[in-house]
Amino acid sequence: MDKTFQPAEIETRWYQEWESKGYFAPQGGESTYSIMIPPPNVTGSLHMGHGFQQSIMDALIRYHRMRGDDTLWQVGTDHAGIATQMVVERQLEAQGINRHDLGRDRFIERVWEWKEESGGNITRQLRRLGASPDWSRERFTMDEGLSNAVQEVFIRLYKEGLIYRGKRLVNWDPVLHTAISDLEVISEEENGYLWHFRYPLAGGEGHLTVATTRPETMLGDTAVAVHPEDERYAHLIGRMVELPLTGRQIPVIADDYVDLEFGTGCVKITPAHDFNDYEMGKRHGLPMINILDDDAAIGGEAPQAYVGMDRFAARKQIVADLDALGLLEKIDDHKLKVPRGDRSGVVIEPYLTDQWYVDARALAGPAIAAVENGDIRFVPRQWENTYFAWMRDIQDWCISRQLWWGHRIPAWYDDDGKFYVGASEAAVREEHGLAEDLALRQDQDVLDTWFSSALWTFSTLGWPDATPELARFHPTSVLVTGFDIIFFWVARMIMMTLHFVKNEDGTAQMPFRDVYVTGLIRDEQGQKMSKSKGNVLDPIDLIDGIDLESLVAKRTAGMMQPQLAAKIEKATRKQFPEGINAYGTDALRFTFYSLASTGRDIKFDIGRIEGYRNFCNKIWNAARYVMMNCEGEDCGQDESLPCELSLADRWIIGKLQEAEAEIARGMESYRFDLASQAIYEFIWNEYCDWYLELSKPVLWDEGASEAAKRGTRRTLIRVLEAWLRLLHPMMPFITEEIWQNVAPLAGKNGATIMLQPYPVSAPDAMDTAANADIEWLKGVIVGIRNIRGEMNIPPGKALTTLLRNGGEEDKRRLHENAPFLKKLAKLEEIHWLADGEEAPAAATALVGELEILVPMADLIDREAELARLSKEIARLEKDLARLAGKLNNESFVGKAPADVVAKEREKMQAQELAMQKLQEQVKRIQDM
RNA sequence: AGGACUAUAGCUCAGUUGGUUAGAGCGCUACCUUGACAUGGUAGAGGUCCCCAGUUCGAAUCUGGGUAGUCCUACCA
Repeated sequence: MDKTFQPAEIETRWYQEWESKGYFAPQGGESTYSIMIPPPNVTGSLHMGHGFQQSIMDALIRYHRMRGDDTLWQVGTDHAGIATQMVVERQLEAQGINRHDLGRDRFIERVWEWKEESGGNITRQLRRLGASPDWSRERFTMDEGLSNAVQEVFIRLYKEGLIYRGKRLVNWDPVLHTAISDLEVISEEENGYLWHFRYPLAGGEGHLTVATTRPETMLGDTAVAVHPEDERYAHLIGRMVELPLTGRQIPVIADDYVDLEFGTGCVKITPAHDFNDYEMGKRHGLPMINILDDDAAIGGEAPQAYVGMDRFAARKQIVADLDALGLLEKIDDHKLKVPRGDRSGVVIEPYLTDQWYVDARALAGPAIAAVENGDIRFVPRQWENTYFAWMRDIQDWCISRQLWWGHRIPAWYDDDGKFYVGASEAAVREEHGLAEDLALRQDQDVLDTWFSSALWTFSTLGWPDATPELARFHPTSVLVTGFDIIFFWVARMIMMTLHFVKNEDGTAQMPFRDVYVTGLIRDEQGQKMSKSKGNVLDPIDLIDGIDLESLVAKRTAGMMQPQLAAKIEKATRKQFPEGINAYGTDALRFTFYSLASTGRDIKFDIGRIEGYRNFCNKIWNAARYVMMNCEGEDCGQDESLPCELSLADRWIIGKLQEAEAEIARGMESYRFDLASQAIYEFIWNEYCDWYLELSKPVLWDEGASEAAKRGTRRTLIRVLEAWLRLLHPMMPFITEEIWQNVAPLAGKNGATIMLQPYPVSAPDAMDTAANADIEWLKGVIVGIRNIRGEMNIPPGKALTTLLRNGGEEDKRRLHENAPFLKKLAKLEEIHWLADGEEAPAAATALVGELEILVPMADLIDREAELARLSKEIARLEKDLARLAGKLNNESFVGKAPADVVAKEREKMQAQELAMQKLQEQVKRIQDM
């Protein structure tokens, strides 16, 4: 074995071995455990959030697989309609053409080509993380099977009246030329203006002043609204005003939606271009006048003078024209929330179009109930509030998109605009008895990507067919995902699954039992990682390392705003002057677990991964030590030979049980931070720091019996073998590599650690007596080390120690453990002072009643020791004062539970005794 | 506007149903290359647990009120 751990070679070797041997597939077992991967964008690449979530899923999967569950991790990718189409369109743009030049069929071919070309990227990256999904079952949302499921769901919902087509106001993206859902609109505050316009009253005298942030929409106004109780305007309700620039007259109406306080109290109403106005228009039966075209240029029924102008050019022109007419009253600065498309970034227009909708309200009822009654549980719990809030006020879901890449809507239109929904043109002809010569044209639109994602848990298992996989692995065990897609995905999955997947008795099936909601991975400043901020970390770069120049190049390439590149370059050079080291997959994964406390976002601190890389190295070297001492030696696997366990052996076996229990608790409660901390502490602070050191006096002592050596070797190797399995779900590669060497010596055989049983805590193996003895031993050793450290006595200098005042238990412990004590505290002699025997000047440490004396000779500075003692005394004094205050308080003694009081009393006594001894010691030194 | 979350060591974070000397990693200081490991060992310094009030024998922990920050949802034209 190398002196330092070298992850790169090990990782690729073992991954190929595991995958080629089929270890990732379900291995059978009584109970089942299954997770559906949130399908990443097929042409995307892995970011830190993926890395984090995959690491968590993989730990759960490996844990359950080792526990003997029949475990399925279903993997697959998403076609990501808009995102993927945009990428391909940009490629075309670079060639100077657009999708319309190619035509629909040829364009879709191009997207498929791109999918084939880049689709392997994300799955390759998943493999680098050590993820162990069943690749043989990999699915894609546009696969034939999944597409069938999509069609089936659409048709059934339509027939049930839960999907309908309607002309409504939608969020229109004028660049992408498609409707998008409410969720895909991001509203941010921006600086703008509030324009005040005068609308003259019909009949000549006076005017009303309206305020607007979007002047161009006035072309489509069909009313002016005032509050019904607004005395200023009460007399005008029902009158008409002249709408400037249009030659139309529109009524003044009363509606209590109007805020008396805001602006002038008069609101221009544009039902075809504003969601609130749309609702008001419906209430009052107002006409809807569309004044835009698909590009959001002026069009529709707008006055000819403005037709063809871009919406923002038209805005300027209309303000100028109104000004020229003397109708512009004033312009105020105004902050407003501007809706932009999350993909295109352009301002979204409310726009009247025909679209398909899902009646979400109907589906939401059971989905709310499932969470209310605990069938589905969010972890952490507080996300349920978010879920409820949204679900209880859910709006119908616009599912049609005017894109080419996606599942085409299974509806056919005749020339009269009548439409028929069905599986194919032939099917609808048959079903509706349509004449052969009746021309039919399929709907041009595709479905929102999230429509197919909503079916993911069951469509991947073969639904609508009643497959064995569906019966066995659905409902799934847990969904691991980010809070950002609770509405987009989680809620819709719950609605769709409850509606379509039934148990044999007809009751609805949940998509999953738990929803584990992870925090967002942010940069070390707490900023969201984004390409435009240039603070993105690529998980693969943390695994393989990257030099500074490549990192800078990567972060500044293909920027949407090239002017940011210089700033990003500077920040990157400052933060990573040496580039990024190669830390390996195991270190990265362990970092994710250690940071995965629930309910908060994660600031990714590069220092943590460095620490866990060191942990890998520690593990590596611990294993090296064990192998050096055990390979080719008798490791006690032959039960017929005498085998003697030392105190340390018994102790570490007990500690292993404790660690196993704690890790299981962490894993079961999704507390990966606690589980990872427990195993870290066990391995480093118990096994390496103490146990390996305690094994040396036995193994290296010529005089130790063969039985004792056998016992220690057996414990060394068995405990190591066990904690490798314990650690495997978190650090798959290093554990496999070491386990292959260690397992045979521990009497284990098997092709891979992956399929070994997970260690289960055996409370019987905990040894409280051994524990107490080791704690005593540690106390004595630490006491002496403390003197050594604070007195600056070189670690290499062997010391003589005198012991005084201990009881019989101390004597027994000393007697049994002298060799350990000598080795670990580097002592050449231990002398127990007889009663009345004079002690030389010495530094002191206390373990209970036992006094440990390190004679000063020329080693210890008298003043330094006095200072050390007085520091200790000061600490005790403070503590004693606190304890005394408590115990003298009658209400404490009276009201606190007896055991608490007793504990405080004991503490008090111990501290008093210690105080007394330290004071005596001070006196002795002073008297010298 | 409504809601959620967060505030603990220089930094990143733990802290179970109230009872600890308030912990870990990184960083820092001193000493040390001793036969697994300097990606290491030993020892150490470092905290008004955001503030105020309350409940309680006892509060980092529970309650109320502030302050600061993050996020979500809905929005006034």
